[in-house]
Amino acid sequence: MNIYDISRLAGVSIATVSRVLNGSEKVSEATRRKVLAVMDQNGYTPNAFARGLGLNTMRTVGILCADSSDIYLAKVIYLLERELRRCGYASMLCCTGYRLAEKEKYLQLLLSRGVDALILAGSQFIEEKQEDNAYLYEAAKKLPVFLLNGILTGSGAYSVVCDDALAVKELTDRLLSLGSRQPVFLYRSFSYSGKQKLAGFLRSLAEHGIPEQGRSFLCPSGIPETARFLQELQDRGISFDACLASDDELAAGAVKYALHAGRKIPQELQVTGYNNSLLSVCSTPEITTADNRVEFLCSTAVSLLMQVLAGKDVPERTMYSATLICRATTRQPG
Amino acid sequence: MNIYDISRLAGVSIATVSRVLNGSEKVSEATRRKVLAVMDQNGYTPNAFARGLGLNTMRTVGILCADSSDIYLAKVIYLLERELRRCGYASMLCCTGYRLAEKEKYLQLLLSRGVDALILAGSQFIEEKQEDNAYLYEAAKKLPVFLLNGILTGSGAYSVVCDDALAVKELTDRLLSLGSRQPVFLYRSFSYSGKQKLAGFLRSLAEHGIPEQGRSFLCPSGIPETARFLQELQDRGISFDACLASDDELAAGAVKYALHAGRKIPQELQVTGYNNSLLSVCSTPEITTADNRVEFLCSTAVSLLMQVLAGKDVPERTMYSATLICRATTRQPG
DNA sequence: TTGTAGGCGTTATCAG
DNA sequence: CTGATAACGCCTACAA
Repeated sequence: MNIYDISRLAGVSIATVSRVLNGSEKVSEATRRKVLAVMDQNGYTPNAFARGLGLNTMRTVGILCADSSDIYLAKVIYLLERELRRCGYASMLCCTGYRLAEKEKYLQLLLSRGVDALILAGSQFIEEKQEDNAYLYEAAKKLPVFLLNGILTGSGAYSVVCDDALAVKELTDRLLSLGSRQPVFLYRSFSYSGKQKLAGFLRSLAEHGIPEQGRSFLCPSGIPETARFLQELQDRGISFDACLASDDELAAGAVKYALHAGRKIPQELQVTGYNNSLLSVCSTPEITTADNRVEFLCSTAVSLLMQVLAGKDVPERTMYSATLICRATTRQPG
Repeated sequence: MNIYDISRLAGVSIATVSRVLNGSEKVSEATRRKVLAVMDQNGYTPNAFARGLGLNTMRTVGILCADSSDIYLAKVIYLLERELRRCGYASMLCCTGYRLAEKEKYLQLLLSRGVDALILAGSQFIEEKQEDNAYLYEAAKKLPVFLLNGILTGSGAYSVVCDDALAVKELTDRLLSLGSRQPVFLYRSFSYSGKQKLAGFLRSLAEHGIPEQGRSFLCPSGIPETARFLQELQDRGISFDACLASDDELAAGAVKYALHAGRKIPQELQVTGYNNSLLSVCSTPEITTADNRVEFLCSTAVSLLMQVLAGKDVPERTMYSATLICRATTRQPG
């Protein structure tokens, strides 16, 4: 069932059918009704590929993320998809994992599917070596590329980032002001935001005159793994009275460690997470964390993207602040 | 840059270019090389829409889910996308929310995008009233429709379900055998799997001669909300010594309730969850739950889908069992 | 207000 | 092995 069939059945030309399809003003009410009726009776759906071919767009944007089952990224994906759909765009999701080769490959895959733009969700997309990011800039030459939680510079590339460094600095300041003398920072990867958070931590240490040596640790993923890791740290004689974790899952692991090791939270050990995810309230005690306002992140990104697609000029870098959420894993001031 | 440009630059016909593009055997090694070289030099990418128009497929499947930020559904989405990509299919994600009208609308949206098949992730897609599911059957006439965690009958519709009823019955049996006399069942919705789980609970009660009156409760979402709900139950004089929750989040809420109410787990209150999600190990104590083997669910669904797309006959209903994971919210036998 | 005809970039069917 | 040519289904000037 195509536009020709409909035109024949309705006794009009294909141009008229097309006009009805596209809500053109230049169709008499009578013919419109007639055409719509025929379409309805035959359950006609316009062919998306043919339309795409003519218009050179299927109103689809590609979303790349390392792992959409991650509790934080899952929220990002959800919100992006919702916003995009609201704007009439469909979402093509592609999870790349953490290996560069895969990222490149799947970015190509999305490009080959003819998406109108690309959104990279998560700072995992910025590599250590500048040349490893070349493929992103290459892509940005062809279509708008938005990076969430990371910085990409160059035309066609846009970034929306939360000031993670500041948030972690504030968390650290807080812990120090609440009496911590031996804070440690736990992170899972050297991603852009991982490095930002670390930087915030170190800045705070510096300002408080605490040596940064041996105070930050790359930690295995998973709650029990993190708990074990901290236990080993303790066994090796490394002492700490506060854990600043780069995400809530690590923080949940720290809480578990404290429970097993019999260390009272927050009296003997303070813990902070990041993201204000479900995990932070699922844990007991509930975890002090930073809310990086993912709704804001996503709606901003999509709204900027829409402007770019409309040919407008938009800032290439947008930064906003997180909000601290104080719960039971940190001491109360005063 | 299109196939004509390439053909001109390489001094061959477009048919040959197309053959090279599609890896046809009937091209001499020399011409193949020449054509590939030209493509490479010019960074040529075949137009996906034109190809789609010719082949009438873009090798894309639509994934519908109520809420991809749900910790369980997020995992499902992730695994589905991974499996589909492995099979050369891209995934178009669409989150519908829980309202019927939206579900219908977004299913249409995916259909209009020319997807090759539809996967409905989550039992939220089966409505109470049979006629409200008509749109699904309508869709199943046009393309393969797979439902995960729910039953859809009729040609073109396929279901892959975990035997949730059995799993909850076994959990209940276990709690009762471990001394519970006043178990309650908590659920969040009347979805297909919600009803299955309830049925399993009631079956166990019946077998143990426990009246089912007032033992199952529709519970608000969210960990603190659930905790509050149980506290209210207690305040109203309804007593219970075990909570069987239809998912881990509700169970986490039950654990929180117990902590606030000062009831010892598992001595005074046993709790079980469902899904074996991160929440079940994030909680303290860690929650006994049922692992409904989401990897198996997704890989089975995709592999069946591939067979259907290849024109093979596959069973319309596939059922498998969950695995019980015993942790610290239930007593140890013996 | 309506219709005709050409173009979008592939794939596929025939001849050669 | 290669090339010409007709689909594929829709959009959109341009004509009427």
